[in-house]
Amino acid sequence: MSREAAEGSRPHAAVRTDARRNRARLIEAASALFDEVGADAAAMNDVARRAGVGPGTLWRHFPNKDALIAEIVGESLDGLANLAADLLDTSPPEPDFLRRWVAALVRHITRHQGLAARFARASEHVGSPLGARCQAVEQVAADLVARARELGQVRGDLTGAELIRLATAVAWLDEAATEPDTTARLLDLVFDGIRAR
Amino acid sequence: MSREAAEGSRPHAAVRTDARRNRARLIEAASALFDEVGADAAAMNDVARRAGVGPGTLWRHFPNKDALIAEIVGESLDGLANLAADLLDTSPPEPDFLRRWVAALVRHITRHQGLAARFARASEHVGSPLGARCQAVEQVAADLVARARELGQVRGDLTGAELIRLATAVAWLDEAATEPDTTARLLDLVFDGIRAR
DNA sequence: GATAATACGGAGTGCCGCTCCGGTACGACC
DNA sequence: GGTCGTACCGGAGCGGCACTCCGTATTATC
Repeated sequence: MSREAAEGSRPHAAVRTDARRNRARLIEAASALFDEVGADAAAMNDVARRAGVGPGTLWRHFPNKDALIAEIVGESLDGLANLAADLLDTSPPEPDFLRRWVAALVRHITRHQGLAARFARASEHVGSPLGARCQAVEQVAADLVARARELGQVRGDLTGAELIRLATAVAWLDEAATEPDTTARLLDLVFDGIRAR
Repeated sequence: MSREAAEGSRPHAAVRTDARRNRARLIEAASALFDEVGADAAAMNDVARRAGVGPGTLWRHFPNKDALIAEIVGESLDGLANLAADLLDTSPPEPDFLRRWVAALVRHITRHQGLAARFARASEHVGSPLGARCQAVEQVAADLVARARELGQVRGDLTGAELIRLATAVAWLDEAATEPDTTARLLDLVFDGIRAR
């Protein structure tokens, strides 16, 4: 990564090294903690303690919990966009590429407990990093749906946003319900509902 | 313990009138508050204050928040069971009776913000009033699905539990997402997924 | 090395679901 | 109607949460 060229535009800029170091530590600690106990159960104070940093520092770097979560999940959201690009580039297209992508989306949401609800509210976060990234995911979902429609795989009136909503709902069920492994079955039902007829 | 004889001699343990009165007040206050702000946002202390009762009293009558919610939503859950019975009794059956019932279920869950998550976890509440009532709803759902299957309206492998899960997921989306009125559309998609083919 | 800008740390705030216990008032029995 | 045991009440209090404030330590600049 090259030195930020826009430094000249800011008179007293230059992020201090300790600030950058602490930010990295916080992200690492949060990422680990989210993996262990889920985003919902992870307490902000615990994230700070694990990073060896005071709570105040955590809150200065991330104005609220959603912002921290956005930072953590942002990368794998980008991964979803990349996967979509790969699937769209493959020719001939895999027969069930849409299903593969939705399954990946569900896995991503399910990975951290409590993500589904925040994901569903992402449209509120307009302007935030999470909001922007969710919009990117919506865009690739629309592209995937368009491609699947061209191939006659899904009904003509399905939108990318609807697909994401359905996937989010299934993911939410997976983390909310106690019965194990209903996800695949529910996805089957959903895909029967959206396929071309 | 051989104390049963002594307690048995006291006829019917006589619930004190103030206890009964306070319980009624609590249920009324909770019902009103849930209608206004939703079950999630309603604080237990507020329920108690509104009922003109100390917090301790509230917690003695209902050991946790879910128990209070169970009491409040119990009646309309019973209503769902009754609606199912009516739909099953009608002959000839309404062409889309299953859809009508699911829509009612979704409306019921959606009415109070935060109910969907608790509903999805209902199977944990085995033995509780809410758990029992949810099981009753699952039973009528199974009956409805069986009838719809006889009529060739839904696919043969659909279970009542799956139907409820799908309905819960749609209801959750309705309360979690910001976009208005996606519910009917998503139900359309779901019903296309579960219908006979 | 002095100085000002900047970030740090952690005590503090308000709210949550929930608990505990001293005191109150209810209802049974005489 | 009086008295008495006790079921019930009220509310202070607990631990944990997301989040804030401000005195202090660290950093970059000269």
